[in-house]
Amino acid sequence: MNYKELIATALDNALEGQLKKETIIQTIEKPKSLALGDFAFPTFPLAKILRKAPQVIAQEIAAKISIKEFEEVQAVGPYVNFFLDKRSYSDTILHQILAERAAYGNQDLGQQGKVPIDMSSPNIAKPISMGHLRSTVIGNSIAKILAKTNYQPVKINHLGDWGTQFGKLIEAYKLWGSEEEVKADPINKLLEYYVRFHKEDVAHPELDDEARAWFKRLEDGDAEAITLWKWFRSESLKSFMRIYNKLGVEFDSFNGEAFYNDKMDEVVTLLEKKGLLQESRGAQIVDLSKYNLNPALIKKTDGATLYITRDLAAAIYRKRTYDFSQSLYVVGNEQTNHFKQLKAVLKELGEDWSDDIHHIPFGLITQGGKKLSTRAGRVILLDEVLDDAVALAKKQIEEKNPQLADKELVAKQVGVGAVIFHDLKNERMNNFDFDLEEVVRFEGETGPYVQYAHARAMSILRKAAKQDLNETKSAAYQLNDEDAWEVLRLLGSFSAIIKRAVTEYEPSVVAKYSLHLAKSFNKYYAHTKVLTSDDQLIARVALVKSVAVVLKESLRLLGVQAPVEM
RNA sequence: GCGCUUGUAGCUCAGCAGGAUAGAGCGACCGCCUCCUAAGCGGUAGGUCAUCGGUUCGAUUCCGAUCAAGCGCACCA
Repeated sequence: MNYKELIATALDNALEGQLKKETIIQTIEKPKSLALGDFAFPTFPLAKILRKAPQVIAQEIAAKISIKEFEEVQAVGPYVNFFLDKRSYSDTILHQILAERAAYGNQDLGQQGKVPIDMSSPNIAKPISMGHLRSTVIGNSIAKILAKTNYQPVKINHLGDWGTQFGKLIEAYKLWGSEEEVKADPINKLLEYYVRFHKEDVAHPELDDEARAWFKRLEDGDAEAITLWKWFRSESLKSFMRIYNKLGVEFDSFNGEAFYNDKMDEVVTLLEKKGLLQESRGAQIVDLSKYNLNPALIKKTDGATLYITRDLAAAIYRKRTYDFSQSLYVVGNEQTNHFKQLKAVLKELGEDWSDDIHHIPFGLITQGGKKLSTRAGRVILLDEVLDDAVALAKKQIEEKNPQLADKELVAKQVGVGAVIFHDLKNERMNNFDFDLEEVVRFEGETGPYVQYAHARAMSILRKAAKQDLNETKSAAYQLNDEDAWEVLRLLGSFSAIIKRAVTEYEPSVVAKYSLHLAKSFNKYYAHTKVLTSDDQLIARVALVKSVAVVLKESLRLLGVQAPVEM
């Protein structure tokens, strides 16, 4: 039901063509306070035209208007305020949610269009840090929201599994490593070798030559080099998978940098053919000065390719493979320029679909105000953060609900949920300084707060199930009290929230919504006893059930579990 | 120096396409468990919306300048 449209039609009639209907629709707004109704029409713009005081105009309009769906149309100062008929709105929305369940809020914005999402993308032989968490959970949530709006997301983990660092890694392993060590603790050991290499090559620059030689052998397909590389890659991947399992994130593709090795020549040839390649300071570049961008470095002085060459190959490959309607890159804000260059080069190549490529940037995580850096030892290991969070959740359960059945499982859901939610609740672009206590907080505006509201709703529903409260299609869900109204309004705005979240690629919109809904529901059941026998009992149960459905669905879209009890 | 992003309560942040007394959470102080799990609910205190201009009947919101912070600025990704 489009209420704005209804109001606009009524206003249009009342105003007898003084304003265009489109203008009227744009002018209609939502009042800040529920006491001022559900929709409002400010009369300021009419004051000039009609040469009357806005207050007078508001009163004249209000007197003329009556709409079935609204119980009251009232002039308050210069505004005409519209109050929805609570009983009928309540009845409509609750029936709709209970009929559609998890599909409530679904809409067809994408028409099945495929959307590859470049996300997470950790480097082999390096641990997954909090920085990767952002890309992973933001990408994961966007994928779910896209699916809800009828796109087909393709989650691609563009692994950092190639490059000169593998030469260093192989050399370091040959010098100081052992198979047993790596098997026992792959990431940490590999990282250790890598770090040691960087320490020792200061005094022994010949190590760099050895590393270069190893990487050359790797590129040339030397059997030993390839075997080691594959092994490092698979061991690293195994430990990454442990973390992805904890987070509940799955991927559709692990095609990383190495996958595009044999696909870069074509890009270079293409650029040459189009006459876009120039030599500059010994390197091959594409000039982008007409885009007001730095030149794109395609080949180094030594002929080796670079990041952007690989990304060009990947972009083209994805277009061919998926014929995408959009292609997303969930990558930190600091790489904005790179993606501008990427799109510009594709544009120069005449690939008009470059406009469908969107960089989804996000803010930086710092610690003590400083940028995280593996080399400076400022790393926050995601695995440890998750474990800490789960341990803390476990402790909370022991304190607050010691007789809970599935303590371990719920502790995982709550602990991990807190970490994910914390990352998604604010706008992507905000930077944040890492604070473990802040991340694993369970009170206030947090994931567990939303989970708790859901668990409480489920608890009420379990009790209700023991009574015989059959919901039927003919049942009247006509609630009209103030606390219920806040909840109902929020339930009704779910679709609009999903739409905004997907067009802005902004999971925080859903996260904020879930907090608002949880808050209004907490308030509701704190002040209204649901399970008392009166003529609105069934309607209240329907409200609780609807809240549970929408809260669970909101959390699902964020990649957060919703335990039924906690 | 140039470019991008950001500047709202002590702290962390909302405020959707400009509109009615600027909202939450945390922290502080004060209340509420014979009542569906107190991971909850209620109340008090706390803001010249960085600064200065401009557009408008009206600007926290749009535009410009200034100041401050973060990030980036060719052979890393």
